[in-house]
Amino acid sequence: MVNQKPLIAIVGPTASGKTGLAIRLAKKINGAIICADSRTVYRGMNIGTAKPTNDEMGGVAHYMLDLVEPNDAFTLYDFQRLVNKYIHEIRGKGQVPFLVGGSGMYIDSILFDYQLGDEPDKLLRQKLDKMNNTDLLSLIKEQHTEVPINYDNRRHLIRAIEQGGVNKNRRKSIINNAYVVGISTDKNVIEQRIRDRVNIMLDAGFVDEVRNLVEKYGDQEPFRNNLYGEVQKYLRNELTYDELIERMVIVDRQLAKKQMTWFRRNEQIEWLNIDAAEKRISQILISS
RNA sequence: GCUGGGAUAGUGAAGCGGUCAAACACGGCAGACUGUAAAUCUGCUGGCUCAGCCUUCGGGGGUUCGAAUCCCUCUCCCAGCA
Repeated sequence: MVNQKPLIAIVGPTASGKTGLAIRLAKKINGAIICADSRTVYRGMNIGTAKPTNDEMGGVAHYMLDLVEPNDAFTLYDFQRLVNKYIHEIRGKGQVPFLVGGSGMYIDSILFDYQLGDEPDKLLRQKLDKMNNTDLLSLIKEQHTEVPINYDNRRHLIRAIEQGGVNKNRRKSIINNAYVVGISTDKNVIEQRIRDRVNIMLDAGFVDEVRNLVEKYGDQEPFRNNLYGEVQKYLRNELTYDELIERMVIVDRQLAKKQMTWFRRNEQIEWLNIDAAEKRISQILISS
């Protein structure tokens, strides 16, 4: 592995154009795309996740899409394990792996090589799920395990109990032979792109997609919130069609904002506009 | 044209003489977060020279020690009658 290709991570908020950019680059320099997205792993969640269509992929290999059913558990651990495997495989073929997506924690699990422990005990999890926050906190104190910073966040409480503390193995810098480029975007531009995309999704049959998913799987977490959640409200007649459009715009804007909050933690992201990003990545790949 | 109802911060909406810069929700801003993360959770959200002060509750005028809250009047909306 003398001449191993670098890992190119392309991050950015939803609707920033990272997918399109990655496909262009991958075509140009023989790359493969790994989708770093917590929702496109689910089969059937296509329109609302802006999952690239076969047409859009243009023959570029895409990994991590359609891995599980929406009612299957899919965690950070699964993501990390598979992505690392695919990075290895892609490099083995002499191709450049592009890690592209907007799921900050998932991306960091690769870039910062999170050391995740053993799989949590399912029975314990079931038991903890039934407890309220107060009891979870008492249990943590009883066990003298470290109380998480967000002690109002029950997920963190549950995790603290499962791992007997808080995992603090955060590396200071990203792994070797990797570059992270962030697609910087003007807020107003994103707003407009989101709005346009909402209409495109709706025209493409997004409402039917959600209806079918709910019929088939019930109300699963992957489609409880965000775009999917709003359509569910519409299906329950809690929103008019016009209200649905506005809510979808709001909820997607909020997603973009939350994504940015996560990305700001990583000081090694090179923020560039889409054209500059394309040049920069091409330059990295030529010199490596 | 008459009769009722209403106009409250970015929006919706409480408040109906003092404890109101004004509940709550939404929206917005900022943040935390290593196992469902597009999750979950936290703080802020009139202005300022910020433990205090100033300007707000459609406009104007009154009553009162004191008004978003009472009275008069004007403007605009909604409903019923013409």
